[in-house]
Amino acid sequence: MSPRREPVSRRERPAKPALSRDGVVGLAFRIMREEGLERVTMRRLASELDTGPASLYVYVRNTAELHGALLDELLAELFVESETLGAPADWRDRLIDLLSRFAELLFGYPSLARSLLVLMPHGPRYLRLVDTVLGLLLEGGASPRAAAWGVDVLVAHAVATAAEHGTRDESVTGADEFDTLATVAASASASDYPHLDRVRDELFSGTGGERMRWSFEVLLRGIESAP
Amino acid sequence: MSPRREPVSRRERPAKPALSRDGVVGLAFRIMREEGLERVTMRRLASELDTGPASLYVYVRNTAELHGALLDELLAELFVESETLGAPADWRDRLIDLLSRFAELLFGYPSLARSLLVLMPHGPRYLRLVDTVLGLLLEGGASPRAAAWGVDVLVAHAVATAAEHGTRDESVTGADEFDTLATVAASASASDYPHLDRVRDELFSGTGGERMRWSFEVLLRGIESAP
DNA sequence: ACCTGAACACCGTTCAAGT
DNA sequence: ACCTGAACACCGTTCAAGT
Repeated sequence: MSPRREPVSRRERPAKPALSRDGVVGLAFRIMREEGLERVTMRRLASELDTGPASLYVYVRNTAELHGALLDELLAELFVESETLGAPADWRDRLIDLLSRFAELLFGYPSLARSLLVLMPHGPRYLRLVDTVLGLLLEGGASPRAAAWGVDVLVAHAVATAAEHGTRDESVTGADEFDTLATVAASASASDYPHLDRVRDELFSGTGGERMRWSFEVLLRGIESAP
Repeated sequence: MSPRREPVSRRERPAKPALSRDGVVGLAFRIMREEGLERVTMRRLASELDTGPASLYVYVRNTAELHGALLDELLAELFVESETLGAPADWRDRLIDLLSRFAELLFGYPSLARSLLVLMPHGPRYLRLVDTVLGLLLEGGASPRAAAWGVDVLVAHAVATAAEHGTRDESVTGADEFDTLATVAASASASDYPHLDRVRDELFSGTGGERMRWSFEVLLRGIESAP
């Protein structure tokens, strides 16, 4: 409250902030948002924090652990404004809505999604997500086993879809025409690949959102009727 | 057959082979088999071929394209000895068998699976796999749309599972106890995560094979009854 | 035309040494 | 105890220059 609590620092740099785990993760999150996960490197973080890369290893174990922290940061957005809709929807709708929002979040950060596939996250917000999905499956009458095994499949599906189709330039592969299955499938001969030929039109029909919803519904229907 | 067809070469090196795309891919495949995909680097390939890394770019566009070629090489094993079993099984069994063998193949090369998630492969053997899966789904009475959208989900599920749980040391993450969800879930408080607590035992029940089969069955059941 | 040495622009992680 | 300079051991890709 009191004005000019401190004299203006003698240097132009706005007072080098003390290093801390939160500081490192926060900076990493900002860079991920603004430039994508590939720009979040130990060296980049270090140089932005005016230190050497070795210093970061005091606060994070390694890159994988840092990515885990970034996921949990991202998942914070999943649990704000949860109850905006008036009518308390059907468990199935709530579940598909939750999973879709989770997937949507990851779609913005496909590299993070790819990292998660090998990471096995375990932050509190991730556990919250798993617990909520489990609760909805059980509410829908799934057996404990079907719920437990099902939550894995559902979450993994969301992550994998984001890793595959996530939007953001990145352009790991040169975005020439070489890379689209559409062109390959289009030129695949009907005699070599008769079934592919038969469903050709449907292979690339629908929007990403439609297919995502469809696949969650398929998964759910299967899990419900599983032993 | 004839003895000593060639004089012993003057040098000890067994006559530097001429570079070719097949030579590069073949060497890459051998290194992947023996040491894992992480060891397959442009620099490693080049040094093994007694040249500089730049030379490889005459034969492969980039690393992603090389990985695509490695997948197609690997898939060759999927189509040998297809008809070993006597009885022509149910379409559902044949489909699950095919997908399981595909997944099993990838389980040995989790890094390749991770690469595929972003690659969109399109080699002839991959198209063969897709076409065969499509055929079986259609045989089972799936609509063209359900088959087309379903094949995507099925194949992606196999790839993602391999990327996640694939075996091979690799140890991207230090294999300390820190990394298992089991320990985290075990210590997750029942009051914070009640549903997780309720199904705790089932979360880690079953073998990888059982859960894989279960998930394919779940997916299939869902796809069958999809519009 | 085909090939490549050398450079460009980076990585993650460790460890001995400083304060 | 906490921190870090410098090193270790690498990457993929490009391009000017050679044959």
